[in-house]
Amino acid sequence: MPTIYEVAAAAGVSPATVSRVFNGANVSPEKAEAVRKAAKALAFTPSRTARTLRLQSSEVIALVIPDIENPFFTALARGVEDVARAAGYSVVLCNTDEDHDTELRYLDVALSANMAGVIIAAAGGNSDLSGLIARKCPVVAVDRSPHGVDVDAVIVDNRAGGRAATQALVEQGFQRIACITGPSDVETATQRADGWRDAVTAARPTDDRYLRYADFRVEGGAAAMSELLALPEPPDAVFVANNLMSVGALRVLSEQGKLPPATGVAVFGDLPFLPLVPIPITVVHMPARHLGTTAAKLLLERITGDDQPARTIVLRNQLTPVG
Amino acid sequence: MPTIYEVAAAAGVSPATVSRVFNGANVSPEKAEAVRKAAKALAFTPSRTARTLRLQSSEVIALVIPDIENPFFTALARGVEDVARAAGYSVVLCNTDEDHDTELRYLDVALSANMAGVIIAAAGGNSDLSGLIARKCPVVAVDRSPHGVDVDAVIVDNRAGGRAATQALVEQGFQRIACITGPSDVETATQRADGWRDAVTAARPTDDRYLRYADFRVEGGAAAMSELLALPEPPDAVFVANNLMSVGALRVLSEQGKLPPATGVAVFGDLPFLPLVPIPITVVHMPARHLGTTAAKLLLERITGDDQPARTIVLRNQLTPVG
DNA sequence: ATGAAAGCGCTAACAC
DNA sequence: GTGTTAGCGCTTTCAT
Repeated sequence: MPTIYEVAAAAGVSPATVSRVFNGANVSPEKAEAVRKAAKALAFTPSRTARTLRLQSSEVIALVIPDIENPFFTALARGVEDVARAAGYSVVLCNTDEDHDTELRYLDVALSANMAGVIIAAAGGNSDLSGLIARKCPVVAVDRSPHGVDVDAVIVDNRAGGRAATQALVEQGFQRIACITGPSDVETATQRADGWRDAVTAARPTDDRYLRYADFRVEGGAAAMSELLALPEPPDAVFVANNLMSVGALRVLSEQGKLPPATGVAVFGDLPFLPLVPIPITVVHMPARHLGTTAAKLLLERITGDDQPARTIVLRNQLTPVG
Repeated sequence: MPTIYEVAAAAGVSPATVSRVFNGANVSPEKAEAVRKAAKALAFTPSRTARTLRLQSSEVIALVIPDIENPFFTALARGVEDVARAAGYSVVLCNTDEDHDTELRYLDVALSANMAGVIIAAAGGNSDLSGLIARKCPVVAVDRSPHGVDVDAVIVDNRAGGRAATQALVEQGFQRIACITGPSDVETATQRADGWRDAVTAARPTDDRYLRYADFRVEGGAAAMSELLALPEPPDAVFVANNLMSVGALRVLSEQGKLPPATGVAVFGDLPFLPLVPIPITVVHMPARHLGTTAAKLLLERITGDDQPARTIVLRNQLTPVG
């Protein structure tokens, strides 16, 4: 890799002038031209590493997510990317696999690589953002807002969504409505379950035998559904708290010949294949991409020095009735 | 961010000793302990930026993919990640959106950020890997092998897969078998179409009215399917060359009340929701994760100096008959 | 407008 | 075993 020194030599100018050309500073047209020619001839690309070291900051933002195989998070990532790229930033995707140590390691990387900021959908439990905050590294939480930390957040109203979804099942006349939610240490999971409880309690006393904490993954959803169906008095409907688990749950229902409408099903999150299958399911739509674009905009504001108190933005998630 | 100098001062040693402690070189136990204590007290994290500049290489590998919202590529990414992380490397995911300029920009970033290597599923057309190769940056191509470039590649036998899938439709007795494939400048797309042609030609003269080049995306698949069904003599079966397009195609078939078994459908790629829907479809399974792990292993070998001629590894993709 | 030179934080000779 | 020091390639004062 050629350096500015070699370009400078080839163009008959000083390294400083080369740097100026590549940073849009004032340089006489002739010298600028000479530099550009030399640079092209040598296939020179400025070292981001050196630049970052000198500037103590790079134009890269980290997007930390718990599951890269969940289409919700990849859609969110697209949103982040779109606005980040438009602003000249690159996005590096960090998949924590819902693991705390991995998450912490990535946050460390973000810091020690002088990244411009971090957007994080926190892994379960209370994520440790103290390092970032102590170093004043801009952060915005998305989808999940880390417990008791004062950072910008972009979320949806999980409880209201859970309530609305469950309410729909109630109105369809189901009597024993179960809930399959995510890990008990993930905020979005407990909130959605709270929403379920809200709606169910209104009808009859809540029965926690019908509540299952799973893992937000396909197999977890399947296992939970199997357990529920094996109950002495199995549920006649289920609210599933995310997209992936609902695939597992539906698979089990299918295997046992109990697909909707035999069983009532409401899901928090989008199911892209739903139009294909003639199954009546209530869906709470997640504005995944919008969460991403909003978070990215917030982060960019912080990066450019915005210093107002932390904001929390709640995006609407729309209920699509049985269809 | 504290530096080794501050840690050194706090521990009463030289910066070099601090560096040695963090790099496992020989240091007396007492000093090592003092350094560790000081480092912890200051919450010191070594600057990767500085380290990378000094070493002219970082433990980061770039994974360049054309569509982050395609589960095939995210599964592949998981495979890459698993292997890379186990070897102490971080993976940064770069989404090109099937765009050449974006791709080139990311390759530039990889180079100028001193990344250890690149795994690339090339965007359509002939990707320009010359920069990487000139700089001897380790590269391995995955899923798609860039045209006329001598690099390691991990792929599947697209033509054989397309042939087998189509053959299955032939054997089911379909007469007019259409093909919806990807962009004509993407190798995997044309190869899968070639496989289709192989199988169809054996039965009757190929009819290119039944061949559609789409975009490997849901809406492209839907549009192509609509066009095909609007033909004077519409096909009675279709081979769809990737997972996403098949979702679109199936949606259109569903809308027109022509879902399988009324229409024969064979798909190249996995459809996670298939167990849910009682639709008989022939599927050519893609070993997505395996492609990723294999590519990562190859790349790691190259990074550690392996210098043998470029290899191409062809992974088997299994045909799952109608179910 | 341009060049000289210092320094971002780290590692690796090289001395001792 | 440990300290001193010279860079890695860039940006940016400070002179001129």
